[in-house]
Amino acid sequence: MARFIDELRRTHRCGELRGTDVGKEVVLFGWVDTYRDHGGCVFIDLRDREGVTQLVFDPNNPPEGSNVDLELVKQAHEMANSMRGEWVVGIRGIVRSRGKNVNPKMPTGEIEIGVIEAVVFNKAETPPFPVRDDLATKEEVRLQYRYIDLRRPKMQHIFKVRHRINQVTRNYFDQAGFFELETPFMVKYTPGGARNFLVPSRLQPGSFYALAESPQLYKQLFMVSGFDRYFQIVKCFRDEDGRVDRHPEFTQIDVEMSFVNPADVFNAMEGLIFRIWREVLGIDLKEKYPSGHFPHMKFDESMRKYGNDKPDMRFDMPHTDLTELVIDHDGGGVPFFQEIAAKFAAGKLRRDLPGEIVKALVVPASAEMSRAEVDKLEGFVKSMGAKGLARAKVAEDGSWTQSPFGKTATKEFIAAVNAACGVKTGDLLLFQFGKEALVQTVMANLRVHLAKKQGLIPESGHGGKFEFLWVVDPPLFEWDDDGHKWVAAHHAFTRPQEGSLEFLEKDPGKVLCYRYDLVLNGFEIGGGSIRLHDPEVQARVFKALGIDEDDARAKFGFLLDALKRGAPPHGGIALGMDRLTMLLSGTESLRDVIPWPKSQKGTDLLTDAPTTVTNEQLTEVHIRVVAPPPSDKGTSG
RNA sequence: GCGGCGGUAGUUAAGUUGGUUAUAACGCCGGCCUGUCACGCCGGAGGCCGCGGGUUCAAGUCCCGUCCGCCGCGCCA
Repeated sequence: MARFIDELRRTHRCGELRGTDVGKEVVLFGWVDTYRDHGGCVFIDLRDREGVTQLVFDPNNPPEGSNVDLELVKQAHEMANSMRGEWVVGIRGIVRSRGKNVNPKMPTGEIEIGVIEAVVFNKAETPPFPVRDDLATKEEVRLQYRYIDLRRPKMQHIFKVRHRINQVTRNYFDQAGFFELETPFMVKYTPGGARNFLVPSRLQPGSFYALAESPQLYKQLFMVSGFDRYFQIVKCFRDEDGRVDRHPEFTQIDVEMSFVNPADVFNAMEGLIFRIWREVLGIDLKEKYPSGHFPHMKFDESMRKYGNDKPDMRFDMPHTDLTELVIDHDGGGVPFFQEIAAKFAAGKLRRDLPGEIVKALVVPASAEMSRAEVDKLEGFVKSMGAKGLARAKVAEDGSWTQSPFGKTATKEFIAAVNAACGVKTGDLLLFQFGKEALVQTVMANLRVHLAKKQGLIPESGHGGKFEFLWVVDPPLFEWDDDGHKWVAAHHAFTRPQEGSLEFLEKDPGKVLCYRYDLVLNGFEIGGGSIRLHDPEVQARVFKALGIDEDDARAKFGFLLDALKRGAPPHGGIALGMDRLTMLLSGTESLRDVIPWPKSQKGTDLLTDAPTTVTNEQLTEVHIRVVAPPPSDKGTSG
């Protein structure tokens, strides 16, 4: 029977005790945060997940009480002399007031513990970096010792928030009549969409499972099974390159509902978001959204004004699409634009098809950008594949100066552009033109970049602003330039809108669908759709995609069968749990809200995964490695 | 796959046109210290300059290659 833990039970967490607890005998366990040795007496700040409490080891001024053994107090002081950062210790002592020495910076600053006896549960090597919030240490090192990094109060707070989101979510859906149901991770490989992680089968030589990139098909099958309302907080796996808001294994709050229209899905999710913000952040979104609903924007408008389908609405700064103007003015005297106009005139490009576009963005005179700063911007856009960054400064008479276009552009064209962009004297126009996808990407990123430079939004974090937006009515199909065919923009089971069914055969690009994305501060935090449950329309969609019946059967046969055996109309959505946590907690990267994250190249810096395996292990799963294994990697087995 | 930035003590950084023994702060170790709270004071130890090649009398510094991390493009909801 150990004295501590068995006999002396923990009475409080560090960070709980207040002035009202003075006089109590307490037992605390925790980690040595800092120690201050004054020779005769030693101060130690003891830390656990709830906070920090100051311990005093002082044999010359021992705590008063019936259970005080001076010999133990002396021993404890000896032990305290040797204690170092991150040692794991326990103490018994008396809560006493700090009198005049109150520390107003600490929640427990009114009190301290006069230590009667102590135990060292475990010594600790000097940590590679201090356990403090104001940390400058590289993320690489933090991830190597993530278990230490996670001790920092900031990190403990993030994962407490994440825990709260999970609990609120479960309560909310339970009360709303949803069942929490599970789906397999090891699933059939289905082509299209994200690249899958593969799991070799031992029992079926040469065959592979895929790790589920989402529970999409299974949750639809749940609807066919009659569960009516499903949710799951579930891991998803996608073998794609990293970004600040992407991770190879991530968590979704996955939802599917039967007999619903988009508004039903919106209501369900808005209810959840409102609850999370209220119960986790203490923010009532009703003040900002009195109707209880988030605003909508059509996909088309979002692309035109902001260049992507996830606009950050904390600021405006819209793009102006000048394609029509350029065509109407035959290029307006600008050689680059004349080229584009000529392509339209010759019928090489069509206005109703994706092709080449011209866009402009206004930097207000108040931003006072120097030539050098604009050159830096040019480097920024070039890193995204842009050829350059054409610009024009608007002079008092409306003419363009400091511009490659200024000399040749016609007066009429300049006036028209100025009017379209709504410029004022001193404003700077920035142009992009060419392939639509590239122009959109560059302009969308440029808009956000400029907003950060101008201080309209912070470099990272929400800055106290939460701007939600539903982006709705996107096209069902996307033109695949490489494959020269139409492909499903989302997946092949999204329901086309009734009004666009007529275009399915004659003009697939015009078919809109019941697809929706939830956007928060420029991040897509969720997306979903109403599904296609009508086999007849389904057949037409496959046809438009160039998928014949045999093809469809081979890939999705099980789902097509299910849809013919009593499938209710259904739809759903998935929220990015990690992104939601990231935005809500104001952290800068997805890795900050994942306890054990992987690096951008998918490695685990803590465990060194993935590693090579032994030949025996490979043989067992019928795999032969062709690529030479990296020489400096360890071998498991 | 591509572009950008970075890698120097445990940590964060400095390091000049290539030139003596590679600096500083914090941390660490030892000593002193009874009211500190990022305690203070005195002393000390600590380096594969990411790795490999090359140029040179001489490389942390220049050149080539390579690995790792981050940001972005492509890819990806």
